[in-house]
Amino acid sequence: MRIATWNVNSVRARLPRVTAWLDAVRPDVLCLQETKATDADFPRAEFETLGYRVESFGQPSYHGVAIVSREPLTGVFRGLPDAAPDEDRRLIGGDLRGVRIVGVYVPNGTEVGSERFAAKLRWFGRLRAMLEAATKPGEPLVVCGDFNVAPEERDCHDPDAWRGRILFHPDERRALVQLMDWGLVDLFRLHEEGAGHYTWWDYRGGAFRLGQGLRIDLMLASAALARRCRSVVIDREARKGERPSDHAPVLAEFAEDPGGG
DNA sequence: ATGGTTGCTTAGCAA
Repeated sequence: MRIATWNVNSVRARLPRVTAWLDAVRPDVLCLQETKATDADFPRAEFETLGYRVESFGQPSYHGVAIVSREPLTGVFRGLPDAAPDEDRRLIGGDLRGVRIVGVYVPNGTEVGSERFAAKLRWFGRLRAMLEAATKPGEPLVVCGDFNVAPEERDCHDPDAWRGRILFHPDERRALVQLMDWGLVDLFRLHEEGAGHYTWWDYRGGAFRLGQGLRIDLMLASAALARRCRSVVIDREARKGERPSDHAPVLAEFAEDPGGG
């Protein structure tokens, strides 16, 4: 089974690129973040033409997540369990062939020390509480998406410059560690130890051309699923060319469950 | 250097 995640920064603005990528790669599942479309405005037909189903949890203008998959997900859930009715739409999940898949768009935080920054830190704790309440240890689980924090120095092109900034502040990295301490493994690091592998480059200042990126799009998995992970690839090619997202997609491959299913 | 770019929705916000 192959599962991908991509912050597309508007599914409508990115539609030709996303559908072309999907048709070329043909993953079983693609989790989308920053769809920036209501469920009614999601360009569903273009995905269905390619043989994919769409589960969307969107809102106008900002944020929004979705999962597209070749087979239907079961037990689809939308939002954190303790979310207020008017809260930003940042989480969607469901089950496929015995694997629980959760797509997340962690709040950016906007500015270190702001109320939004505090809410970002709390969001990691709320996600952990959801896993504790709803997921059994030993269950195959992947939590993937835009975490808006680079885990380690090797995930940041200039750690000294970024240490106190949003996306690489020590408080954010600590919040991520506390989430992962529930029992989540950074799948990319099972296969690659080196620095210089990024998933996001700021639109401003020619960051992509200059190699100034951060690895903030992650696939985190329980041990039960991590042991089945065969590869994780960041598709930098998808960040090139005309009108790209500021994020590259990440694709993971898993061996089938030896227990069947 | 408190800059720069992009998208949504139409001037300001969020990222």
